[in-house]
Amino acid sequence: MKTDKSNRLKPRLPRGLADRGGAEIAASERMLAKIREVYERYGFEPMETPFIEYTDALGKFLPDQDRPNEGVFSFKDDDEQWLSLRYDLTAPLARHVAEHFDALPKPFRSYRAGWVFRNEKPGPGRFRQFMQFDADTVGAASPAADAEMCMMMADAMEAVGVARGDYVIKVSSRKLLEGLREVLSGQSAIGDAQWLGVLRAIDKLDRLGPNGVFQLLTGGRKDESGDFTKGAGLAADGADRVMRFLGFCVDAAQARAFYAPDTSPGDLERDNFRRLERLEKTAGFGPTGAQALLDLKALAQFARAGGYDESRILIDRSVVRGLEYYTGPVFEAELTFKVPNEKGESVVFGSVGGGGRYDGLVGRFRGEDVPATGFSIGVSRLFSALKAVKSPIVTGLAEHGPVVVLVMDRERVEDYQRMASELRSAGIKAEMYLGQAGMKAQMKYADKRGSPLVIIQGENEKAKGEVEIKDLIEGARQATAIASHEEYKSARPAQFAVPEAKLVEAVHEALRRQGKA
RNA sequence: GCAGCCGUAGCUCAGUUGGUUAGAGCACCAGAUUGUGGAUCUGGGGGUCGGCGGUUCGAAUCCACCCGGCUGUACCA
Repeated sequence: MKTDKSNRLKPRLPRGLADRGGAEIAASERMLAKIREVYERYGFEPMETPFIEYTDALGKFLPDQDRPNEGVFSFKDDDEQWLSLRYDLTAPLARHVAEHFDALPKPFRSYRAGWVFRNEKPGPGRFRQFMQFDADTVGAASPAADAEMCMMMADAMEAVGVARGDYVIKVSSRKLLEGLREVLSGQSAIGDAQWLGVLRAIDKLDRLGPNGVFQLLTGGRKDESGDFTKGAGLAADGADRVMRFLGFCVDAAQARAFYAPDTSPGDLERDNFRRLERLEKTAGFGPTGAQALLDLKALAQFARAGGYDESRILIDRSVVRGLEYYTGPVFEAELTFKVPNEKGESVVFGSVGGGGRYDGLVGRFRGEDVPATGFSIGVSRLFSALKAVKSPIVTGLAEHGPVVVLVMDRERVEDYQRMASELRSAGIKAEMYLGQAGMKAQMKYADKRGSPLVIIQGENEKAKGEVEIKDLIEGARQATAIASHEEYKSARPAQFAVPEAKLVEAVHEALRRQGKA
């Protein structure tokens, strides 16, 4: 069918979405399998939910009429109810647990990998459909459950080939920040909206640096394109208090920056318990903060008892994480090795996953809070990290292609089909060439498919009751030494004949020589 | 969402002050080689110059709007 060019359909993908090829799928499956092994070993069981949920079950508000798809992809069911594509795996899990609460063993320990969707501006490494790999424990209030999450995340990192020392699980607590708010409110009340602004400012520490954060805590900040961001509106002494909580003090020199990292001995201490002591002394918390310190201390003790030292699980008060539903400890898996960015600068790879305690999420469906903790790995981000460190899990060669049976004589396709079937019955990946092209093109096809071998049986071989087997890998190697085409043609490198009856045996043997069977 | 930069073949890019039929390299297809993936040579296919309007005798080139990409920023449950 020929269509007029002017109305021909354009093949194109909406922005922020991507197709995946065989090599990437295989590598990603290997990675997921390693993570799955770790989760299973900890006693978690698989559980999945669908891509679509009622919008209200996902935890936010109904889409508004003007912009129904802001952030989340939404549409109306035929009964006028709003449905949405899930944007994480935690809210659907909470829905599932609440729905089957009485039937589930508690604590309920489950894991799942799945696609999630966010209708946001995509960028390099940021898609509108991406995969997360979650594990959650619902019904356990003990910090032991949180500690276990951190340990499991650390194990998962090592299982996929991130060396110890190349990652760290950073831990803080939403309650620490709440304690800070209590102290600040002692001077002047801080409303929810203003507090949200403070949290957002803190969250930008890694990107904007201490002085950028200070600006956002107070009046506001102008970025390099001249755009102005309104600040949280704290008074200078309040903002100073926040900065000191984050581990910064006024730069004595005041040369270029107002704030510099606090380099007092306690702050450089790589010991979770001393870090907590110092935090208690310098920050000055209200009752909620005091509780957070107890939680974190317990978590640190569990980690130490499990043999996970500060090179793997480290208390770090600058971790903020998702601002909405976390209620206690929060964690972040950070890769600490450096990679070149687009500008050629060397930067740490950064976060590949995170999580925390969300005691209120299941409770939205019930009368009471249900304690829960979990974490999520950003699969594609971890995947690109593994490529950066050349983990064997993702750099391993792609699966080889099928043995291709060439169609030399169109009258005899049944014979070729039978050969392919024989090879398959023997467990060998094989196919008969299904296109229309001649032999040369068939060879090119086999080459492109990554075939280890092709099977050739034209008139000559048939007459002798033989088949030719050509080793494409060895052939390519030999070809580099051949300059003229005449020689190349007559040499027929890496090719040999076997009796027709010995086809399967000979193919097995040839694959073995290649180390592929 | 806001701001800046950018859109020419599948890819990387040329294209003069606005002036014939818009080019190159790589990739792709075919032939040289009635039956051999490489190399070489020859030939071929592929473009509504992101889209739609406007200015002009004439637009890839100038203008307006739209779409897409990149960067920064905002948002990120």
